[in-house]
Formats: sequence, C-alpha cells, structure tokens
Amino acid sequence: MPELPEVETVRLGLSPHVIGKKVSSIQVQRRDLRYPIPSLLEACFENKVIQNIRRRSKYLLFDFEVVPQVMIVHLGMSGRLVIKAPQDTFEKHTHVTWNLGSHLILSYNDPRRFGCVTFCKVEEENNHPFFRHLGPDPLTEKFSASFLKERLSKKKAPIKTALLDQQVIAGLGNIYVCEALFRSKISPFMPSCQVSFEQVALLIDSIRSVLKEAIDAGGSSLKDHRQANGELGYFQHAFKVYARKGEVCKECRKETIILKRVSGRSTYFCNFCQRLE
DNA sequence: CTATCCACCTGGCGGC
DNA sequence: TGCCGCCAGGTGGATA
Repeated sequence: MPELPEVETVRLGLSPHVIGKKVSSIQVQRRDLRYPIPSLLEACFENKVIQNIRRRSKYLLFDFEVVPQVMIVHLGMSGRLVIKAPQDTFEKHTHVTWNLGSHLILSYNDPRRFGCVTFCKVEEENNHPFFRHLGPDPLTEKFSASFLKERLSKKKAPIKTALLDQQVIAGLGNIYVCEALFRSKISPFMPSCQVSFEQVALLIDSIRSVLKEAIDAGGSSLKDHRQANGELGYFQHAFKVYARKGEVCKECRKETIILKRVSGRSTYFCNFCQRLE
C-alpha cells in the first residue's frame, strides 16, 4: 500500500491524537510479521508517553519521553495504522493495539504481514539496517539535481528501476514513480545514465509536486490505505497513468496508456508523451 | 561490488 | 456459486 505520501498522511493524522498520550498497555495478537515483533516491545513502551512521530522514507518512528529506544513501524503492502475507540470493531488481521488511556486505541492491521513493528536504541537509529543505506528524502534540500544526476550517471538500469531503489531516493514506490516519469515526459525504459541534467531537474520538480499533491489529498487508496481517522485518501482519482491501461492519455489525447513490466513491476506510461527519442 | 529474480502472505477480481 | 490463476502501494535474501 503505502508510499511516502500515504505514510506521511498517516503520520500527520496520528500526531495530534497520540503525541503527549501515555501508552497504558500494548496487546500483540501475533508476532510473526516480516520480522518477529520483539518480545520486549510491551515492557519497553508500556506506561511511557509518546513525544513525537517522525517519518524516514516509508517508516514511522515513535519517540517516547525518557525512553532511550525508538519504536519503528512499517506498513508493508497492506498495513494500516489507525485511531480507534474501545467500542469500535477491530478487523481481522489486527496484530497490535496500543491503549492510549481508556478512550483511544492505536491499531495496527496488516493482512499480508509484509510490515513490521520493532524498536532500536536511539543512538543506533542511524546505523540501523533499515536506515543506514537510505538515499535522501525527496522533500528535503539534500535531494538536488546535481546529487541525483551523479547517482544516476553510474547506473545502466532503466530510470524506472533506479527511482524505485531506496538507496538512490527514499520513499518512492511504484505509483509515484510512474506518475513522476509521466509528468517529466521521460520513458521508464530510458537508461538512468542517459537522463540529461535538464531532465533530472524536471524529474525532481515532478517528484516533489506529485508527492505534495498526494499528501494534500490524503494519499491514494486503492485497496488498503486509510488515513489515521479511517477515511479514504483520494489522490487515486488524480492518477494520470497508474492503473489507467487502455485509457486515452490525458496529456496528448492521441494514444492510450500502455502497461508493461519493468523489473518485475507493472509500469504504466504513454508511449507518445514518454517516447524515447 | 552490482544487477535480477523471487519469495514472503492474504485477499480480491475476472474468467470459465 | 465455485474454483483457479493472476495481481497487488515493499523489501531483501539468494543467485549469477
């Protein structure tokens, strides 16, 4: 499910409800997610106060007052992190719940169990395997045209593949790579090292604009994504190419959107707007 | 070291 | 209605 905008939407939605709240208890229904939930999770965070929620790439990090550990949550493909009330129903595949006093419950649900809930020492965060090799976040200044051009110049793989590589840029996934390439009029098949500096600059603008618009729309809901309040995101209605195979291109009005596999992932594009010269 | 492939898991959908 | 194959917002371990 969740790429950068969906994770950021969850962070923004959760923050006002949970920051400053004490976790009165934690219930773990099953621990075998992508990585086992550490047996010490409950002991580590029960009766502690949530101080802040941060996002790094597609991970959410929960800082707690006083606690020298940071809690890490990843939503995988199908994970949801939502605020509930005790009287609400809890769907199948709800694996972890955090009671925040007697009126609010933070709930983690993940049918496919590709996500994870874990923690690490604060001082080890930057060296954690999840974060050590991550590229820059596209919404920060470190992500510049000169930086990206340099990274791409060493790669022969298609630009589509490079943009999905979290070591090149952190937070993009299949949807937003397709959408950003379309906005830039760059073919997903163009070898990374052949993308010109001008195109890289345009690509950065496209990535930033599509991500910001998606965050403003509450993310994209295909099947699983919900905002923290349980509502659907609505950026999927703004897709120009993703999941639009066979539809007339909204830009050129000449050709229909094509679907091909690139490095194992469905890749949607307009063969006219994004033609290789 | 880099580049591909594929498994991990469940559920939804289309076709027959 | 039912069964089957295919597909899905991600990641990293195995392999060449």
